[in-house]
Amino acid sequence: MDLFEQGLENEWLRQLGERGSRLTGPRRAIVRVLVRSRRALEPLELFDAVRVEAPGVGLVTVYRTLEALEELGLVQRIHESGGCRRYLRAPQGHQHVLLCLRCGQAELFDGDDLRPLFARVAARWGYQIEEHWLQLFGLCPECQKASA
Amino acid sequence: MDLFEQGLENEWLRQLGERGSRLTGPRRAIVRVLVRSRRALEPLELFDAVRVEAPGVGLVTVYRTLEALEELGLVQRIHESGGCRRYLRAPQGHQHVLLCLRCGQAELFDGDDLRPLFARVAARWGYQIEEHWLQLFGLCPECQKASA
DNA sequence: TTGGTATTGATAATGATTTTCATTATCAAT
DNA sequence: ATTGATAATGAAAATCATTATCAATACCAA
Repeated sequence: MDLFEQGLENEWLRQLGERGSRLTGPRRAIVRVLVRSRRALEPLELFDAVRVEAPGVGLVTVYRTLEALEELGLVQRIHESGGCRRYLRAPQGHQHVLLCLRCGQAELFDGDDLRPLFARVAARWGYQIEEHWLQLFGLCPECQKASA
Repeated sequence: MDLFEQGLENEWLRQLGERGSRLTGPRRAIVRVLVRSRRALEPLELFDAVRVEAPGVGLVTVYRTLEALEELGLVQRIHESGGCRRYLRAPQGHQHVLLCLRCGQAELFDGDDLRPLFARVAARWGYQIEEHWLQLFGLCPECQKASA
């Protein structure tokens, strides 16, 4: 049992509870899978994974729970050129995503301090900048080996 | 008539032709609207705009033409938290997108040279980096005024 | 233990995108 | 200019992911 993931699981459940949500069986199972996954998962993949341990859970509940977790900022949607339907455990603080194009494995990294760049861009166009995304795509070590 | 946009329109049609596509009325109309739009457009918005000038064009043709233009790299999909269905005239060379959260107005800017950052990330995780996205979101000057 | 109510899963509905297919339009070769 | 092979079109139907509906159930404060 991974202590970090165990702690994260409890923390997510705590935040859900604090928000006024009930800690039901389906929610516990969904959180459990999400916290432990190092891949970004589509709702249907998540559904399948959850049903291994909790066979009764419905797809709709998966969608609803993802929505709640996204509102809490515990999970984030991953954007890819082929579609944007995968979700990943959200980064702590302001981190960025590095995604394997082949297997969907995700890593998080701290960006440089990009604020000077933002300030220049904001000044240049008169925009008030609210948000930014930086995402890198590539091949993870395993997929590099596999394709060599 | 804007000479730059006129030139861009001809260039897109040329590239479509070179690729083996026929230069049909519907395609000309769709290209014309896309080249002139400074906003990122959803397929349905594009459809509506095209039908002002070319009433007979079907929505399916809009989808098909967007697909062809995306393959040619002339148009790019814009990613937003609320969904990822808008398309924008693609940047020249390697530029990044600055998008107004309210009205969808888009600007393109040259990024700093981010390669040192990529090199560090690649080394740290053993990834082979293929692609990157940097996107900024904010309020354009007009929308700032409107909300003040 | 109980009761009020949030949550659930099955089903149906929705909405965007794709596929199908008969008709039409383009354009290279006359 | 005409022709003809075939790419492209638009209408309609199909598909797919996501969302809404609703009666039954499970949670949890009292």
